[in-house]
Amino acid sequence: MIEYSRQPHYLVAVDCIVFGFDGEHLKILLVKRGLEPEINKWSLMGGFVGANESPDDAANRVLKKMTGLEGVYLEQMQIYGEPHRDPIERTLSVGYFALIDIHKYEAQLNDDYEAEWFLINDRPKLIFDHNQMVADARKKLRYKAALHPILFEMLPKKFTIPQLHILFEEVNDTKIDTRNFSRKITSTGLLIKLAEKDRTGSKKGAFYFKLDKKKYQANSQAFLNLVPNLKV
Amino acid sequence: MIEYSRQPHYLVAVDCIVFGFDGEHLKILLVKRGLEPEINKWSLMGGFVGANESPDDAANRVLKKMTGLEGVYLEQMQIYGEPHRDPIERTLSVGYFALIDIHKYEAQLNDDYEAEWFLINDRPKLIFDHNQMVADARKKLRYKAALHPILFEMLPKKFTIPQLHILFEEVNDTKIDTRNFSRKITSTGLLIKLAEKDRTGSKKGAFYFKLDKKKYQANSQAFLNLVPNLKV
DNA sequence: TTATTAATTGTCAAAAAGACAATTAATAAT
DNA sequence: ATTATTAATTGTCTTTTTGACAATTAATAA
Repeated sequence: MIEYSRQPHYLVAVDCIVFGFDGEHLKILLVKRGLEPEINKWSLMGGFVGANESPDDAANRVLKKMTGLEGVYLEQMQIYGEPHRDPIERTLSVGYFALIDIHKYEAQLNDDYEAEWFLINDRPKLIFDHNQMVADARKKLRYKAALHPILFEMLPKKFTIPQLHILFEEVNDTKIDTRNFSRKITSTGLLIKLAEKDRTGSKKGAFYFKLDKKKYQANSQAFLNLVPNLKV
Repeated sequence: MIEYSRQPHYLVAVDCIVFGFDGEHLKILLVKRGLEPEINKWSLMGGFVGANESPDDAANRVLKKMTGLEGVYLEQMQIYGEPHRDPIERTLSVGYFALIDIHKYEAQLNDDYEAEWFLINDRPKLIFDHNQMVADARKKLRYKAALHPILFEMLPKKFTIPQLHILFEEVNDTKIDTRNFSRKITSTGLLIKLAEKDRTGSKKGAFYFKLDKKKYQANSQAFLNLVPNLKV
């Protein structure tokens, strides 16, 4: 009979793929690893799961510690558990992806950790299987964002339709017709038009919108169809 | 600086929610637990992740051992890692859901493990957080099946539209109009009509269909809309 | 006043979805 | 042989959604 005591024990970690949007491009936040092996190489934000916390707790703790942000959108992706993924000792890692407002981060930048934003398409090679994690996270982000209104998590409280439009194009790596996009996004009823305009981008200026939070929370599980000709 | 050696180590397990369909109802396969604590109580099929296998490997091994089946549809769900979910020792468990053809199973039933099929809506209380796992698996099955053609995995190679119809109604716990369902399911192009009829269910008999495997594999990632008025 | 630039809005046809019930193919009963 | 019965199969119509298309508007700069 199998007993607990005979079984091998492993380290368990979390790794977070942190997505942000600078108004033009999708970015991810990377850090220089602070411990051996592979010290000073670029890696995802991560850490070990402590004795009195769940993996979700650990991911939130790591994000708080390295970005100063609390309550960010965080979603469990999958577990990475190939026996030799960490060369020192067997470590299983729970992958998470996080969506944050890049501007909130900048205000609280923490220099203790050498963290840096990279364009998603122009990032350094990462340690271990972190490159695979990023690829998986991108795929999952695309999947989720096509069906659920989660990309707002990467925008400021006030945002414009053109901003949202570019974000959708970035995430899906495709062109989306402005007229159809505008129609769809407004028909969700999730947006509230403000009187103010953003005048930084053009002469005419673009109206700001904000999320209808009640509807957002009520509809966060609803299926949308915001990306045309969707294939995953 | 954090070092590996200082970090706590944990047991890592897998637990599988095995779904089947008897032609009328959705069922799950449970086993009587063979080790303390909670020995002889009903639980999910599970086991510890061995030193030379990934969690995916472990889940496949457990399924093979307890059902005799290989290559079953298996999908990672999430990790369950509350610190005290296992009262003996900290154990994190990776939850999987599996879809199997209940008839294939019966042919290879393994009595070494006291395994039994239960109606999904009339099952015994399970140990630890396994009840939560079943609830999560059901939700995820519903989500996935609404968008991707995975329920075929629970049917024999030859099946009828009425069978498929009942299965969709069971999974989604809702009535679905036969005419609209038939139109949608045939319009996917995934079904090939056979000359033979299933005469066990009615006087008229229902034509058998089989999956177009090439299209199935090519379209397994495609989005469908097989459930009306979808809300998740 | 006109040119320029980006934001905003509109139309139409095709496709998909949803609501609805009649017809058909077989067997069982008379 | 005819009729009754039962479940499988198929059809129509309307509404909604989608996708493909470009003209108009609001502001500033020339």
